[in-house]
Amino acid sequence: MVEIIMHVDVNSAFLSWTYAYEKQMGLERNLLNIPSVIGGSEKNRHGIVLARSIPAKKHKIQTGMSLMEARQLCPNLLILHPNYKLYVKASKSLRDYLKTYTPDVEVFSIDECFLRFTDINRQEAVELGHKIKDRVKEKFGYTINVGISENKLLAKQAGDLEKPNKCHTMFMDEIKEKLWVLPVEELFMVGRKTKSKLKSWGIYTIGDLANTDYKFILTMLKSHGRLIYNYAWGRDDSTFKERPPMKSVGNSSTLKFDVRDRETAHIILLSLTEMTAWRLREEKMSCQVVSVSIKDKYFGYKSRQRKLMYFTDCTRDIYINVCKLFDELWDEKPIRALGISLSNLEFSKSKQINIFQDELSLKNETLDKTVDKIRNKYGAESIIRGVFANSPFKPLLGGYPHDEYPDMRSIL
DNA sequence: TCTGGGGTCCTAGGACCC
DNA sequence: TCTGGGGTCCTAGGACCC
Repeated sequence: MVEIIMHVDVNSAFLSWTYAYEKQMGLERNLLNIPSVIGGSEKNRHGIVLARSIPAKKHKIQTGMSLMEARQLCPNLLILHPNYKLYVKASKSLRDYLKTYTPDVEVFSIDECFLRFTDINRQEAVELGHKIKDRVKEKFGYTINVGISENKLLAKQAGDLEKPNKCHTMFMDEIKEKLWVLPVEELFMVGRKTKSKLKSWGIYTIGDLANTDYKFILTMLKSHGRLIYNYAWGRDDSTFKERPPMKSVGNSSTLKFDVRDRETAHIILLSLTEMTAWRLREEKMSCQVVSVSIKDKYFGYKSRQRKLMYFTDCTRDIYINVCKLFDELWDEKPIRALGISLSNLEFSKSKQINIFQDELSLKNETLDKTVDKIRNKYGAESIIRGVFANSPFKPLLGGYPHDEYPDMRSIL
């Protein structure tokens, strides 16, 4: 049985969802028809473009650029702050709707997913793709792109062809006309650095890459070369997984001002640890590797990690290690951003005491469980640590609303 | 107050073992 | 006097994605 994979991508997702919401609320304006972006607070140093409308794109505004730059390109640009709760809700209700077509839905990001069909031919798939696209617009009030092919890579490339509100195919026998003509940077996994390397070797299109000597690409770019060479030929042997296992969990935050003392840094690290460790426990996972990262005011970036002798999901254990790592890592440069990340995850075993755990950490496990229960019932900040009671710092820092998070995947 | 935050995967180099 | 080489594990940093 031949598989058909569809890629569903919400056009200008954050803006589309905001538009649909405003429409429900009775607002007249259409954000999508004017130059508009979603961007963070410049005052809090989060001022970058997270999403842009198509008219904004025509002014050469790119996601990721600073709002200052964006405003220079388009002085009457409308800037709205993000509403992540809305996006998480919108994303979930779209996915629930898509599940009425097939149970096989793989979440790729907050605004993208793959659908798998096994009992359908090409013609039927194209009809169904158009139908899904139109029904989503009727039902939710925003547009999506649908890409159809026989594997995830080509379905995604098809979905990127022409936007918005389009349904494209890119089957293996169409790659010469549809894929090879594109600039090489439009191939999935060819980013800024790889693009400039490829161009320096005279490789400008995806077709050029496909027709370059494989050994050359492999020598120059190692396993990444193998990956993109295969992608250029439309080859992708990744499997369809409904819920790929989580490999790491972390939170980071750009601070409102540069932090210059160790004590303040430790307090912020505690609030990050509270958030990350909570999320870890919600996944019923424990970690063995703890890592801390620092971005200084000059945008220098450093990180340090440590493998523990045991697996843990305990806020206190993790925090102790976070502080040690920070103290070893910090070079006294003013700190712009701090982050922590937990990896080498495994599912938490039903409690078996291990010899590296002291009595206090066992007590803290019980404490964590109790705190989690209260937070899940009454909200994240219903219970906070004493140090945060009269402090200007948030008791939990980082992250999307506590919900089904988007799973970001770099490899399909 | 120009430059966010969530991820995955890979590589190079050092430590250590036989 | 010379100075191996394979393997594994660990860490730091970088590329890429949305």
